Amino acid sequence: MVAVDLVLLTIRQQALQVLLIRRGIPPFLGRWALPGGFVLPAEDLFAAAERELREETGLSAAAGHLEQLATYGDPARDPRGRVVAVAYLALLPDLPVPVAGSDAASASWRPVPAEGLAFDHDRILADGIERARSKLEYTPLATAFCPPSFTIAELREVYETVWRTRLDPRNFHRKVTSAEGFVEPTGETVIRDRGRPAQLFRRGSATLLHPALLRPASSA
Amino acid sequence: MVAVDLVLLTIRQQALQVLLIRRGIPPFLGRWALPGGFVLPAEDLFAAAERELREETGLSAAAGHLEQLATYGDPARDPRGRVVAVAYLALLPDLPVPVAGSDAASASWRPVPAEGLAFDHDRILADGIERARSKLEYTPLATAFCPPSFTIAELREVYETVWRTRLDPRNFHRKVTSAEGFVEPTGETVIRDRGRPAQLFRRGSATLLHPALLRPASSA
DNA sequence: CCAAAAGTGTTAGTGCTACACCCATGG
DNA sequence: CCATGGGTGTAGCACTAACACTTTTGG
Repeated sequence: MVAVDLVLLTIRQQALQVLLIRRGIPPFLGRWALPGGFVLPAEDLFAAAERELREETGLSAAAGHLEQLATYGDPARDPRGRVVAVAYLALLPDLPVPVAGSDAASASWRPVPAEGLAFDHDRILADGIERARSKLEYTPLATAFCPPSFTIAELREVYETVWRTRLDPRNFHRKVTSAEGFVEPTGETVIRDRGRPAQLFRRGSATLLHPALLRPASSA
Repeated sequence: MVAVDLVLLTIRQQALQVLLIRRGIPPFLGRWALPGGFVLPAEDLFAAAERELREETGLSAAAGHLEQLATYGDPARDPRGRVVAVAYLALLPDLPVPVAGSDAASASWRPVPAEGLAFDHDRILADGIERARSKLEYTPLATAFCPPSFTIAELREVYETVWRTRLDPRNFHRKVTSAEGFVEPTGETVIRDRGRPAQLFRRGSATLLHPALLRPASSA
């Protein structure tokens, strides 16, 4: 039996959050778990992950980012029998989307780290967070957490939230705007709070960041 | 059905080579394929990869490096039916080990790139090579291709072979010996060819390279 | 005017590339 | 002695961190 489990990450209320489902049936009755389900007989793995994503959030993969994370196959990971789980990682913007899928009555966004999850989901979640943290360094995927247009300060908040660090706003602005293909100006400006209006940007076309944005050494 | 496929890489005759098996049964009769096999009912995925590695090469994973690569689940990837393949990547030293496992009569090391493989193994091999290339940048895994003790020039040949580049011997020496925990001097020296004797080194204890050894931009 | 946020300029330091140069061996 | 490969020093360049400073808004 092959299943797909999803680590859906977003940023809500200045915190990194993961979509979890409270289990209504044994095993692990009442515990939080990652959303997931079995792969259909003639279904591709990525397609299964997209389907689960749509069922849980109503979002398509194009709105954010979806990639394979790793595969977990400890024979004892599911007490009901042998289930190999292919985990996918998604980075999503904080959309005001009602989490209202078929079986999502008890789904909700929970701040990470979240411990005590069902099955081996603590491990899968930890792997997903670590993957997200390192991908922000050398890819422009931080924009997957943002709406279609965003300010540099909002992009910086993504980094600060995911990495749990403070970054210098001035140096960050320069690095982001000078990295080829990371962001493109839309030409518009907005005032988010008080202070000088900020330019709006959209995602650029690059898939790799050069130069990379390295995390401060303190977190290593 | 869940199978484990292996991308076993080594450096032989100044070239990056992969262990392939010539298929003796349909489908893809007579074509080269990656070694692999089905996961046993109560077997962990990593254990299955280790078992296959041992069967094909007689080597234990400790001699080199073994890690999960990715999982491939296109419903059409195997014409016999649905098989999800969890691919593992191994980096191994060039040991004079007879490739003499159970079904390895037709196994041999082949230079990469190797095209026209059975199933979706072209894609898996390409992914494995790309993973190996990028891992050399930020981890000390190049030492997995080396015997227990080696010279800096031998380590440099690993990088040059895998990256298909030339590196400046002087700068390479400095970077490797100054990166914390990459290599440790054994105190011994050897003369490999003519010229001044070289110091011997063994693997250090670091798992991440700092600073990283970046590939020249030409290959990107 | 003042506070706050956006954005620019400047300086000191780090790591990299390129290459001049010295060291230790075999022939 | 010379050729060959091992290893160190150093100058110029790219990028970075730290922070002074200017710009543009709201109150």
